[in-house]
Amino acid sequence: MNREDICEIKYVNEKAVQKVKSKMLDDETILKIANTSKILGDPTRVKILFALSQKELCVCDLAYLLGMTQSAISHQLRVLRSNNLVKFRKEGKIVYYSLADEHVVKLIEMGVEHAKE
Amino acid sequence: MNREDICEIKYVNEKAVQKVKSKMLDDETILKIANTSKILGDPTRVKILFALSQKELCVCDLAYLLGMTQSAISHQLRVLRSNNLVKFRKEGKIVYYSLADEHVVKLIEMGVEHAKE
DNA sequence: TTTATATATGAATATTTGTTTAACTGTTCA
DNA sequence: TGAACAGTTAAACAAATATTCATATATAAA
Repeated sequence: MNREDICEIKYVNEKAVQKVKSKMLDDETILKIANTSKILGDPTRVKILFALSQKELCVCDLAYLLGMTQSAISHQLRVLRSNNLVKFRKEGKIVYYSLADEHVVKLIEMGVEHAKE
Repeated sequence: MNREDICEIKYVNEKAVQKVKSKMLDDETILKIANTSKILGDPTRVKILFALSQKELCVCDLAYLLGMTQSAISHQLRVLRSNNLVKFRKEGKIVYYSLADEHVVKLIEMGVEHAKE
């Protein structure tokens, strides 16, 4: 496939592009970065993750803490769960959530640090 | 405001919640984290940023490199620009983009490193 | 000037996403 | 049992988003 098929533009710094292309990340890595970032891209989820980085909490605790409905929190927890960012344990009716591992703790810390520049 | 107004749930580990609340990040920091993450939450933008971390490139170079239309790239560059992640310089008709600063370089590096675990 | 071209932008569209509401599980304890 | 409750889930909806298409702007070259 040549450039005319892609963008109808005559100018392309072919050498520069090829050089960059050879160093380009594979799609899987790109998607991984984008995916993880996307999850941190919502204030509610950031709050949940930060809260859980302080202490294990149940769904209702989180709802109360964030001033949101328990359903909304539950939905977001599902997102976090299915992306392996949090884990949980049941104690009777109550479900306690916590961060999945040290990896996630670091992720949050990095975010905080970076935000404070 | 008390808990019954927020979630109609009787159980709340009040002490635990208060302790976490006192350590909670301020909204501004939360939003900053979420916002930056959101921008990295799209594969196209990650590709653009990574490419620019290798070399300054013009819009057409990027379009060719990523196999996307010039318009799509331009739209994404606007997002990156308005969030101060990239800067540009004009050379005649051609607009060269590059990462805004070292801060952004680090952001990408962190993402890559983290994705590779 | 005209023409070609590099980039930007506006409108339209399809898709994704976050929250709400209501209903449904599953557990506890009277 | 059955009432109360923690949590999940499904459907609905509004808002946000990424891309495309068409057009506009600006510069260069003829």
